[in-house]
Amino acid sequence: MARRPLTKPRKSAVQARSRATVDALVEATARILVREGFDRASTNRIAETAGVGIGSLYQYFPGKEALVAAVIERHQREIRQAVRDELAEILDLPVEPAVRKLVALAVRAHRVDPKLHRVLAEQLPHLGKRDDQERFGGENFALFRTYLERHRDEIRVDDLELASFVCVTAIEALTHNAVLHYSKRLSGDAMEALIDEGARLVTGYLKG
Amino acid sequence: MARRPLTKPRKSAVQARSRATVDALVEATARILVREGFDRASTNRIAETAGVGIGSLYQYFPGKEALVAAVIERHQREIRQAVRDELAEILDLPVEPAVRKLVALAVRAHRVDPKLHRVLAEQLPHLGKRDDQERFGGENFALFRTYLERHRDEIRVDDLELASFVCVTAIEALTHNAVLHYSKRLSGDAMEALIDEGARLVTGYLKG
DNA sequence: CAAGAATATGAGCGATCATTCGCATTCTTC
DNA sequence: GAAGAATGCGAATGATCGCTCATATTCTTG
Repeated sequence: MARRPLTKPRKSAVQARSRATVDALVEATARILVREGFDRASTNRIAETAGVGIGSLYQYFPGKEALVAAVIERHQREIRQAVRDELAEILDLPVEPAVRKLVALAVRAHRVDPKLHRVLAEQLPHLGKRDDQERFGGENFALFRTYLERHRDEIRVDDLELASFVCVTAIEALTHNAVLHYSKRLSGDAMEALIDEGARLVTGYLKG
Repeated sequence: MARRPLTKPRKSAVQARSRATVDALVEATARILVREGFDRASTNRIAETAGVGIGSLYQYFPGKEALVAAVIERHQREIRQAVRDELAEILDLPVEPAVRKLVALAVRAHRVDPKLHRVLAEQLPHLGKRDDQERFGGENFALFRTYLERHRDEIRVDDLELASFVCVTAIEALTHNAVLHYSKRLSGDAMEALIDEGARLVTGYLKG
């Protein structure tokens, strides 16, 4: 007889109604992550916050991890959108304006839902194997290395691998800390100054 | 009659036997943190790993948070020990050797039980309010600022607050990432080179 | 060695967790 | 408007959590 009539589709939404349910679940996950932290984000609570039955949650997500992954994906999509096009043109600029634009871009990226970004960066690496350094940072690393290769004659470093590591790490940490930890200690125009300083730090390093 | 004969001392160890119990609990907590991560570190599991009854755990620690705090304290004590005395003499050195020593010192600090350090840095900030930036980083920040003030005439930055933020953030991130994430990608002598690069990055920034 | 203090123990309680499943409701399609 | 598919639901289950407490063992002190 091989009955397979019901149970465990665990698949994706097709009707508008269910798409709304999925959205509500992802949104609720993000809100709870920001307001209560990762460990308080239980599947029961997420469903309740979303105004959705716990059973519905498990129709579309196999578990908490999948919810969080969806939140991450949505966040990264928003960042890519906020940054799109700019990256391409940076590749052809000379070092000084390129670095400055890059730092400004990093700040902008960190300002897309900073609270969520902070939670994702700080509380999640232990969960998904993909942390800031390996996934997101990895992309930036490769990109920056490409830039350095193309502009090799304008800079005074010989180990491009090492230089990429130094620059990407510095820019990432600087913007991350500035936006997520010191946005009060650093006043509004101080943030502008910080972009200058970060650019000067990296430019000076590259140009010897 | 005001009976107070038994129950809830929750106090500290006096006999050698109980001191050993406390040590075993802290050590077990550290091991579990490193090998299984924060959320798998339940009080029951800690007690079991330590070879100690769960009741004994609660005689000396009010909960999981206290255990973790003890681990942090022990770790920081070890770091301070590995770094002691060097900091004092750095204060009187001129910029270039001072920065280089500082970077080397940061690397050494991160090499004290790097796996534990990584767990503490990445998985804990959401728990205790005291994260790397506010507590540990805060100390370094103040210290570095003091150095900059004392050597003001040797450097070309006007906002010492901002400069301290930039330098401490960069050094911390560089050493943290190098030791904890890229220790394989960066070979042994590359680590030496990294210290040079980090020093050059910061020195160049400070001397304009 | 006796008695009381210090220490150790673990079964067990209540809370919360992730997850399932049978059934109710709504949508689509003809 | 009827049938079947898609969607929504939440009580219930079993695992695990933090933590207490009555009791057992070991140490110190006279």
